Amino acid sequence: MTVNEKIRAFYEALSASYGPQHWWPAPTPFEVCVGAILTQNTSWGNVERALANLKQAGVLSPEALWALPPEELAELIRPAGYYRLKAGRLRNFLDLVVNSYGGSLERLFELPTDRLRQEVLAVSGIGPETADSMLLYAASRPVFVVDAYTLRIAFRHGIVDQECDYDLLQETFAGALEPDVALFNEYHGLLVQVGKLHCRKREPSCVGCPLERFLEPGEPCEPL
DNA sequence: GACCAGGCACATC
DNA sequence: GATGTGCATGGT
Repeated sequence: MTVNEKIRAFYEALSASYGPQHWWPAPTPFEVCVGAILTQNTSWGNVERALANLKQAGVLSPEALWALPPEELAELIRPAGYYRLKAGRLRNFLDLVVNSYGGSLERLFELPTDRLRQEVLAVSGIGPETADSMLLYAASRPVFVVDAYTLRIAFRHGIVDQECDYDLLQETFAGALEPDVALFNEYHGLLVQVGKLHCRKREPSCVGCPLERFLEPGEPCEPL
């Protein structure tokens, strides 16, 4: 089985096992962007509390968030962890939206995909995964999002080596698939799902994993 | 109580 | 260029 065949087969197997993930069925693209920053190295449950606080305070818009004193912003997003750090990162992003695009995410999202990715990546605190999450889940661009789970799974199945960087991992998956927003959306959600259940750092368990039949015989799932 | 979660920037060698 | 470290809450 070639690498490309594996990547396509994984999707079929995961989709058959888990079904639609409805990932990030966000109320608004702006909320997706805020959530993308808040979820950095943080479980989604904590992010939801922070988002609920922002909604409750009525500040879930670029202008309102930007107008908020940084300490108050930090306090509202506290449940998401790294709250001082993330308040700064959010403000860096808001600075772009408010002061370069008139507070309009729609205007920012008028940029062609490559240009948009550069613009968002240039914000301090937004790395490749956060940027691509915004592009795929908020701006509906066919950009494949990869994460720590993707690397663990791909490495375990001999698709890439352990030191594979973000761009190569992304190219490997995207290159095997049709560039389709709905497909990329679903595939990333499925990888996180199987990762959570079977490819955590601790206690990886391949038993019952939909991808188990694709494993090369040998070493157990390696913590990465 | 240790370990982990849908990362990223920065310091240091 | 590679490796290490700070950031912080809440769940297992």
